[in-house]
Amino acid sequence: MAKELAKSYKPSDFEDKIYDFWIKGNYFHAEVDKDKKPYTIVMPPPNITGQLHMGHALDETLQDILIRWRRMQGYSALWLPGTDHASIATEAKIVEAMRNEGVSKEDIGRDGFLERAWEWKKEYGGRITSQLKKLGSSCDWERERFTMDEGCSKAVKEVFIKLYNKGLIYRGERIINWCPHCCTSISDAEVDFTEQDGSFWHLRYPLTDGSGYVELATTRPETLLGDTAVAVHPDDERYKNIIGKTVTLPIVGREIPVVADTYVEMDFGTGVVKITPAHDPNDFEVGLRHNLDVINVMDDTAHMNENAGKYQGMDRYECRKAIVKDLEDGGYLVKIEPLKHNVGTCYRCKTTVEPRVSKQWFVKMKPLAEPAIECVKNGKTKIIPERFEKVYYHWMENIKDWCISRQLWWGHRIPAWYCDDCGEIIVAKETPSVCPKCGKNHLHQDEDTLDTWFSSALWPFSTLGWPDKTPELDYFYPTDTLVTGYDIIFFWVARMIFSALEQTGEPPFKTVFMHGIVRDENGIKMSKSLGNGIDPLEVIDKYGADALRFFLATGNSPGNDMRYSEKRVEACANFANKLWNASRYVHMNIDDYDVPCKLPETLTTEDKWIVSTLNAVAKEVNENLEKFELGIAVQKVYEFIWDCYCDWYIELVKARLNSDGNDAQNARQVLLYVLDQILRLLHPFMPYITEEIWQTIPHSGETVMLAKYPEYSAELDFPEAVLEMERVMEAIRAIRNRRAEMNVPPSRKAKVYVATKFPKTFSDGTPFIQKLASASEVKVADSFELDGAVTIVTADAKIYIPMDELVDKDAELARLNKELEQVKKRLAQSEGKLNNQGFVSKAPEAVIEKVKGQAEKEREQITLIEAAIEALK
RNA sequence: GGGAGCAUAGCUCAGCUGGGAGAGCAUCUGCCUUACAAGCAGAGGGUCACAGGUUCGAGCCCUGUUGUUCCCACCA
Repeated sequence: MAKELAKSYKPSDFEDKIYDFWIKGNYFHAEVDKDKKPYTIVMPPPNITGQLHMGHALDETLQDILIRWRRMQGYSALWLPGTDHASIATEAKIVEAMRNEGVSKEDIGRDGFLERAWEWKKEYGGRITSQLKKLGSSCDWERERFTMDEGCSKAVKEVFIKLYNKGLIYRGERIINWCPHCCTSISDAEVDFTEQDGSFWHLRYPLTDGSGYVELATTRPETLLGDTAVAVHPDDERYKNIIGKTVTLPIVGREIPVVADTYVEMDFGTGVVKITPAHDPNDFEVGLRHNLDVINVMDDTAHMNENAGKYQGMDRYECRKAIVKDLEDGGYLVKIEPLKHNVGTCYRCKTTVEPRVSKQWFVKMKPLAEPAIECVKNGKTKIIPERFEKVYYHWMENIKDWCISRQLWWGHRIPAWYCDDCGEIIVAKETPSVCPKCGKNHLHQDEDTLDTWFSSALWPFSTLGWPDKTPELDYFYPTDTLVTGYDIIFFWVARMIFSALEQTGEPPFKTVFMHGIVRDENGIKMSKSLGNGIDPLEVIDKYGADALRFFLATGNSPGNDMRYSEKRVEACANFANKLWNASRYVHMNIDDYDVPCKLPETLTTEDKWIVSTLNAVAKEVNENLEKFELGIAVQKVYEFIWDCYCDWYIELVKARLNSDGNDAQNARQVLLYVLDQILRLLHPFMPYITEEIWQTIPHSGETVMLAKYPEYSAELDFPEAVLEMERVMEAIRAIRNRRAEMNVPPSRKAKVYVATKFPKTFSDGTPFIQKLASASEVKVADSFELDGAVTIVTADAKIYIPMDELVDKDAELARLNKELEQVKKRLAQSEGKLNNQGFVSKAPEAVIEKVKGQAEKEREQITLIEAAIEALK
């Protein structure tokens, strides 16, 4: 490790080196340690196909801040990383790559395809994790997992079988969402609805008895081929007489009934609905109620099938055109209205979903949802910010059964076998050799795999060894905090909660800490198709990981979206640079001396002030972090470092450092001590720079990562010193302010007379006033009689600066009058409160006292300013 | 149709349980003061969307309105 600091802050010079140092030290590794309290975060596993984007960067940063903070607090802090096989997304990518080579899935078969998929995983699975490392993520890589590794697969089988045996997983023919592009079923949560311009075709279906026509409207005329009824509302007077009659389906010629069902809305369209149970979820329900036939008219790729007669082989949209034409020719088309409506699309490929009746596996949700709702209601799992609890409840309370089978190859194959002889279904961990029912051995396994979220749902406990009773599971589970975006509450968070409760009897985590998404500079969601994504790796190259992390942690509150802003990242890098330079200054002053990193026996007022302020900041930062107010915490650290340490303390001690003896040595010690504390305080947010600097200053321990996080200590509270220092600082600010207003350059020194009731405070502060307020000389007394001096009034002092030759008397008079006005206004406010009976009788004592104090000071100031005005005249 | 978020300085956003409006950037002024010009010292700039209400006191709590973003549902 470096012993000294480079002249300028260049994060790229040391970030990778520091990461290697941490890895070599094995500092990220967490062990079961009964002497320590556990703190656990499991990482939301990125897709193996994924590339690091800003969303990951935010998610990772927040987790790393929490885990580093807890680790420094002495917890056995485990951050468990891993990746997700992402069945549908990965399979789609591989299929696409194969298509470019002219190879199809069927060409190479299931085994060949899986072989290829695993190769893909080997090649790209590591890419995302190596990118995560660039951010400084301190995860326990030894425990890295993959949703399809042996342990996770074991957990998946275990859960499937348990749920099946309990009757909570079943196989059945239901209407499901089908993606004709991915050629698989998808769950309700995987359907995105997008508003599209469509048409509303008004059609006439003739009554079979020849007594007329029924007019109805549809957005999907091609489904006519699968119609098995026409429905009207039972109370609709217009159609009461036709209920029970039949109509003849145009083109097809099928005779279908007119049924009455309250699902129909009388006010919409013509009040008549064609019913296609095989291709619409609502129609499917109507079909069940009226015992209607289900006629599927499309195949896997949404082309018309053998039930479509002459339209067989056409794509669904071609067929639509053809049917509309035929309807028009046959006189069945009444009119076409334009209509905006929502169309379900596949969340992966955006293809319009085709609702379809099909045999699939489902998880029965009602019994699982109830404890999951209870778990959040009774606070066993807390969601931050709280408002997302409502979203969660709403979804859980209205949940439908979860379609978990996918017609894909990449994923966990469903552990079910079918007997070709007797039809028995066998659900088992291992491949059965014979049918337990008929004893024959003609068995074949279900071809389908499970929804990728089925395995992610088990992530918090499958990664810790479940279903085995491992020491890790015992110690680290339930996990503490789940950090994730609000966009996957349904996909993931909700499913982890009910899965964990069902399988482990405990909630998977105590707190869900939700963040928003990172938008581009214009507030638009970053997306591949828009090409407006910002690559975190490029930002890191330019500004450093610390700056990016700091940006992501600052100025945003839980659950809210944020905008990327290069300017702000730059500002964060400037902050790092500031710390870098302050550290260089400390080095300049300690390198030739033996300076221990601890507080000296005696402390001056300014020492006490900085130590006490640091103490208060440490207290607040810990409190904010406890409450997941990371943005507020980081702001406080920033202000302390820049405003208190750099802008004030370093300046305050400069003179002492040049003196000889104990005083200088003490100053060095405090300077170093506070820097050390600063580095610890900041470390979770900016891990690299803090480590790089820490390694160059005197310290004990191997790494700042494992140094104790600063915390409040009553012994380090010096309220009187803080008060005294603040008085002097206020005077310095007031003098600077006035000089700046009068455009007096710092090089022009002036005498300063301080009339005050606190002579000792200001006598002690004389060197500071000299240095920081450009005073040539400072005199302190009860009062002064001076003519023609500029007068500055602070709460605790009246300050005169004789600079007649520089001052425009009229301007000074005007300024004093303006100030007088302002103070009078404030006094009026204070007195208003104090004269208000309601305030005096109802406000808390402390508040009243505070206002009384303010009024008192304001009155004094008015007297002083008035005297100054008199003197000028 | 149901629900949620947001509306605060020119811009982007903080503002914790109600007790004298903040930051960064931008603008303006003056400074190379021996860590830092990626800096230092200052300044200007806000009816906290609007209208009511609760309260001694409201950016914060309640009701409504407007604008805006999002989520859920899915009327064929």
